[in-house]
Amino acid sequence: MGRRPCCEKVGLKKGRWTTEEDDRLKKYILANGEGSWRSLPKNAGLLRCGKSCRLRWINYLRSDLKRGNITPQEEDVIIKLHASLGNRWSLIASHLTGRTDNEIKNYWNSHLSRQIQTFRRRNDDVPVIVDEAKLSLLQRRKGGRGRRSKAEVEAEVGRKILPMPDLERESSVCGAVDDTTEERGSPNEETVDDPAEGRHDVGGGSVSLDFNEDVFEEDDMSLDLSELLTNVEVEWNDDAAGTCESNTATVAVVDAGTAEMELGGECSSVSSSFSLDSPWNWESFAGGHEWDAVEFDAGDDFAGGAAEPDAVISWLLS
DNA sequence: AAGTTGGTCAACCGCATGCGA
DNA sequence: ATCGCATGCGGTTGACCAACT
Repeated sequence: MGRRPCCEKVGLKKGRWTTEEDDRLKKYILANGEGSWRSLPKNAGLLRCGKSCRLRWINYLRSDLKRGNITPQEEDVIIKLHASLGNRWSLIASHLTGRTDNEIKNYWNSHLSRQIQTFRRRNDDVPVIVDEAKLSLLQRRKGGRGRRSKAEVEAEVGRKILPMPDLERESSVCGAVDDTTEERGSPNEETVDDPAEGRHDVGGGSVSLDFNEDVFEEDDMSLDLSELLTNVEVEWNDDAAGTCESNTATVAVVDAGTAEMELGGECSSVSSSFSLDSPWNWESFAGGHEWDAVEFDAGDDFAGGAAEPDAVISWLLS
């Protein structure tokens, strides 16, 4: 004996909804409220399965739905939450007002997953940096039963997981910039001109690094190294940039130890690269910044696995 | 102009989960 | 503790459309 179907399928309509059906469903729900999906089609005079009615209402007819394209801000939230939660679309959707899980799932599958896959292929060996609390959260099984090993989580993420470094240390700059694409000198030999600004001159030209403050100040318990690097902005002096109209660029990770800087906009003739002495040495990236202490106390809320996902998400987005 | 291909998105399906009896 | 029902969730499918050949 098989499972009883959710509704009697014989004679039921499938496929696209007509405007007449939409009207019927909308009127009925506005008059009687949501719920009782099984009996709804009969009461509303619809030849549809209750599940189909529910889906149509939730994904299309609800008045609080937001229409139009996903904004860059929303995309940012989706990427961030997906990195932490995986394919838990409804949970992600609950943090985007007016968006449905189906919409976000579709957007992910058609727009974002390919971009990220491509990016990851270039950075297969770039680990994710995760602190104890976050790892503990990731190890929780769906439904809260038992825990997964770190290796299982790594397999799911497709990346190695590295422990979070001590962020409270003051860092020193290392890194070399070379405008001939050839690395020049040892990164560790560089000196910090102004640690508070994260700037320093490097041999071969007066190129200065301006690290993205927002990235470094983020109270995030999971900082993806590649994300961090792609957000680094590089600034250089006009005389060094030559014909460039813009003097900022985005840095893309080439491999674990090297980031390649390509000049965008009108810049076509100059290409630069810089190396970081040790891929997972946070001092390499801190660029003279004094790290703010992470305010989140991992042990209190999350390490024990007691926190609700909602609390984690709010915190991640704050 | 007709056929093909690829992307997008609405909708379906099966399984999981929660809850009351 | 178990069962059955209702609902929720995520993976998958297929219709539609635009771009391309």
